[in-house]
Amino acid sequence: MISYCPVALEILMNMDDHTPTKRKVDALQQDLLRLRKENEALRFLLTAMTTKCNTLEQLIREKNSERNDQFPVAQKTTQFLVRTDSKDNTLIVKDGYQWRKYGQKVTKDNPSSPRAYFKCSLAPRCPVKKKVQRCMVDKSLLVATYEGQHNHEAINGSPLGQFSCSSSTAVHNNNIIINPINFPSHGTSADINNNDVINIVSPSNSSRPVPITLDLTLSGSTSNQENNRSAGSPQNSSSSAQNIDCESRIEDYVAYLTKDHNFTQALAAAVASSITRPSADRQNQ
DNA sequence: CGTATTTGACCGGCGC
DNA sequence: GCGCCGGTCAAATACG
Repeated sequence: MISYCPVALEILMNMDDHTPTKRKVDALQQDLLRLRKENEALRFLLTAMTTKCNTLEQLIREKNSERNDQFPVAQKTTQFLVRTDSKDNTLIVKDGYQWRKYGQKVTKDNPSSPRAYFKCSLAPRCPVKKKVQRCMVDKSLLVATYEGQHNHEAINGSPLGQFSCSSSTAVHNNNIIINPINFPSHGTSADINNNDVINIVSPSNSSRPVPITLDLTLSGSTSNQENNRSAGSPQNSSSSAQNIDCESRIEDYVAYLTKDHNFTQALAAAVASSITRPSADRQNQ
């Protein structure tokens, strides 16, 4: 992975064999040799993991198709992590819809923060429900689980809806919404098959937040693309103009987000999970 | 006074 | 059958 300047090496190699510099050159050459071997090993590992990923991807596709055959209209469940101010005790996630709270329950796995139950009250017969609970390990994270499909548009008329949280400070911060692929959400019952995406709201310096979806399903799975459009999440791919706008800003977002240590950590956890989970699932069967 | 929220009771699924 | 637990209901309460 590391290369040395060939000109510098040439100069060094032309020096007297008996100088201390020659010994340095030998050491460097040994280093180079060792790093090349390391590089080869890593390449081999990468090839092996890519092969494994492809195999697992195929397996997952087969499993998903079997599952869809058995449960053709399974209820869509989408889960988000919303970063808020840890001092903000409310469980309000402003996502462009209007919600009526109908219950609250202390769950066994996270007794310190109760789970709130909401129904969509924007349309009379909208079947969508939402559960919101604070993350046990990181109190600044809200775990929002959406179930069902809206039969209407969001409150602001935008088919995308808008994510923000109740705390104004969080809106001013990098308001990152992450699907809890490998996060210890504890007690949320999201459909695992719908969790292979990371949903991100753009940094607040843009004029309005536009959710982006990073598909971590190792490409090729159309079923997950469908799931990403589930109305439980405030997204809609039908707006081509917004998609074009979104695409044109992806590079900016990537540059911005990769500077965010929290984001890179979450992304690393998500990627690791997407690689390791299928094999773990197979072992459980 | 109408609407939203809170909260204890109730129900059903699941494991033992 | 029993107990546990998550989810829902509905009466009481708060709020504008």
